[in-house]
Amino acid sequence: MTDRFNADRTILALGALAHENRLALFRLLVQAGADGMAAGAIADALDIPNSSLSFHLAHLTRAGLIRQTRQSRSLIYSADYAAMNGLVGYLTENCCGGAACLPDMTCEPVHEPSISRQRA
Amino acid sequence: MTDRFNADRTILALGALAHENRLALFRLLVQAGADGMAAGAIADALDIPNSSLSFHLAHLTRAGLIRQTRQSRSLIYSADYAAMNGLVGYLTENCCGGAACLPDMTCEPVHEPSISRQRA
DNA sequence: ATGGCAGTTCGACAATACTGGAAATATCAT
DNA sequence: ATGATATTTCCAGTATTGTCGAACTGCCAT
Repeated sequence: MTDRFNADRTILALGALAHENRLALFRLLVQAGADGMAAGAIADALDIPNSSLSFHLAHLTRAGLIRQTRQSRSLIYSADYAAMNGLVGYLTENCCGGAACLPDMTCEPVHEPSISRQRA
Repeated sequence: MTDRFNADRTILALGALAHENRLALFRLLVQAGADGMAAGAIADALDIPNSSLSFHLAHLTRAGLIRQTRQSRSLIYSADYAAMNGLVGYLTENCCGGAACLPDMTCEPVHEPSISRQRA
């Protein structure tokens, strides 16, 4: 789910972000960094009913933009920076004029994770 | 319509691109460059019924991603590179880790327009 | 003015997405 | 085992989006 973006994957990711709640949610997770946030904390922060939030979390997960890990009773969600890189990469490569719009600099977490879970 | 992107504008643009036909359409216009393409030519290229295409063109126009100009009987559509820059800019600034994901290089048309219509 | 070409708007229908309460599932503490 | 907590899944209703033929509008040539 971290490889090169094709058109279908891109459409999935764009659709996932193209919603008020989900864009806010994704931005929140990006800010939260590699530690991520528990579903409950997200629901509090965004003031969205539990079941609706779950729906949006599933949508973003399906698109590969966020990842889920369990930590005791809580489910922790965190942004997948590699996926975001892939999306931005696709857009700049295929939807800009062909001129180099961006070099291969990558999206990075804001701060180091406390529990190291960086992909190899 | 060419200024800085806020969340609402971003959602509009993401939603506009998050569809098979519209993403293909936008990519086509990006390839076509500043000269753009007539609606009929687009319909031929993508093999979409006229009225459906019109719907998608309107959608992309509403989102400010493409522009329309009349040339006698034909309506010419062309990609708005500045808008694409704005979108990618918003994503990298708000949805990446905060680390500089891309410097201020911009999306540019592939080749010079034959009829010069470059914004100041 | 008439006719024809380019494209849009209308309208009706099908499909998909979103919302939120209620019931179910998983985990932990006692 | 029992109960509390965290979150998901189910369900039903509502809203939005997409599709395409048919009718319409704008522009040009004669």
